[in-house]
Amino acid sequence: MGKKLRGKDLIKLGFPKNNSINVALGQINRYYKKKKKEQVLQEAKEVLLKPELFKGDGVWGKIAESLLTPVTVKKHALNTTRAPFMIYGEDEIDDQAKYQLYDALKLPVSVAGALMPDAHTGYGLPIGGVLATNNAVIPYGVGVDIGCRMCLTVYPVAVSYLKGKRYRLEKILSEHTKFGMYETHKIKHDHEIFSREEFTTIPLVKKLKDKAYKQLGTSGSGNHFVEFGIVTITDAENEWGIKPGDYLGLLTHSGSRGLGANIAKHYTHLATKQCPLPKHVQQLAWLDLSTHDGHEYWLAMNLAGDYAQACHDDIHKRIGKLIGAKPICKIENHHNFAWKKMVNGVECIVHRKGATPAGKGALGIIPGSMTAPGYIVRGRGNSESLHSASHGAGRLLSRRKCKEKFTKSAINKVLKEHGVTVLGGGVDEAPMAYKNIHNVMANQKELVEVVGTFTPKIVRMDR
DNA sequence: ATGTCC
Repeated sequence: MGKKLRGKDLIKLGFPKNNSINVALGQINRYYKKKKKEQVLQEAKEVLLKPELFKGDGVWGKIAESLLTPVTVKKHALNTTRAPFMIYGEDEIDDQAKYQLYDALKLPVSVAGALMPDAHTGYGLPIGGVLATNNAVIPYGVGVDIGCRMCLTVYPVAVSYLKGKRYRLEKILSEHTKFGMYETHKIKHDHEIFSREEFTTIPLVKKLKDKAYKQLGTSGSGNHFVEFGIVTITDAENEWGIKPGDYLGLLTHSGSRGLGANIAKHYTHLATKQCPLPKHVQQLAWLDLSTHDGHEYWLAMNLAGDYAQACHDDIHKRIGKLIGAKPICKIENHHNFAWKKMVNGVECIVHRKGATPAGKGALGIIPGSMTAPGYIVRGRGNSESLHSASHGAGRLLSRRKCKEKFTKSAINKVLKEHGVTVLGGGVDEAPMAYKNIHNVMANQKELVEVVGTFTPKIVRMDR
C-alpha cells in the first residue's frame, strides 16, 4: 500500500467504533500490504455496505464477521469440576501429564477426555492426550505437527531379502529419502493435492504452497523415520487374507512439514488472542468452529493432514518402484489430528495429540523403538478411551537427558545386538530413550487387538 | 515438530 491505511480512514468510511476496526487493520496489513490504499478502501466500503456477501472470503470474511456479529473478547473461567475421563496405564505416566489433562477437562468447552499409556508432558494438551470438545478446536490439542502419521506397506517378499539385499536397501534409503529442515528432492514431485482450493482461498495457506510443493515426499527431523523391517502377521483372521508369517515391510513416520507447522503457529496465535484463559491454561486456547478463524483452521488442518498423507504416498510409491514388488496391503493412520465424532450421542471435536484412532475395526500402527517391535493394531471401539490408543512407546528420557547419558558407541552396541542398521539418528533418538512397548501394549489391551508386529532392520533418520 | 523471535 502506498500510504498506510489507518483506523480513522475506516471510521471515515463509516466503520463502527468497535473491534471491527482492529480486525480490518489486522487483515489488511497482513494480506493487502501491496494493494493500493484507494482500492482497499473501495473494497472495505463494499464490505461495510453488504457484509453478508463477503462471508467466507479469505481476507474480508473475518472483517465481515466482525461487522455482522461484533464480539467483545472476554476472559473464560474454568469449570470447577472435570469432564469425565479415563487414564490407561496410569502408574507409568508422569504426574505433570495428568495435571495437564485435568486442566484441559475443566475448559468450558470440554466434554470428555482420556490419557493413553504412553502419555507425557506437552504444550497445552499432553502428548498421548485425547479431548472431546463442543464446537471448539484447540490448535495445541492437535499439536504443531498437524497430521503426523504412520504408514506401513507390506510386500510379498521373503525377509531373507533384508540380509541378501541389505546394501541395496541401505542405498535406496540414503538416496531416495530426504531428512532435515533444508533437504528437498531435486525434482519437484507433483501430486493432486496441489489442486486443492484451500491453496487459493486461504491467504495463509496460499503463501505456504510453494514450500509445500518443495517439501512433498520429505520426512523432516526429530523422531521421524523411513525404515525397512520384518512384518510378522500373527492374526490369521486378518482383513487381507494374508497367511500368518514374515514379510518385508516399509514403515514411515512423518507429518505435514513446514505447511502444518506454519498453520499450527498462525492459528495458535489467533486462538490465544481471541480466547483469553487463566495463565496456566492459556495454551489450551480454542477457536469456535462457527467463527471465520475456527472454520478456516478446520479447513487448513484437514489440508495439512491430507498433505502429510500425500508425503507418505510419495515416499511409498517411489520406494515401492525401486523394490519392484506390488504391495499386499497398506496400513496408515494420523496420530496428531482432530475429527468430528459422536460422543455420548452428541457431535464433538475429538482431538488426538499423539494418539492412534482405535474405533471398532480401525487399523493402525503403534511403533516401538528402533530395537523393539511396533504393533499393527485393530481398534476395539472402546468409548471410554474416545476410540483411541497410544501412538508409540512414549519417551522415558528427554532429549537433553539422552545427550548427558548416552554415547554414540553405546548406542551402536545396542543396535548391533539387535541387528539394526541406522543411517543418521542422533543420541537423542537412542532406543533406550523410549519406554518398554510391551508394558504399554499390556496397558491398552481393552483398546486394541494385535494383528501383527513390525521389527525395524534398516532405519533412516535425520543427521 | 518447525528456516526453532513478531
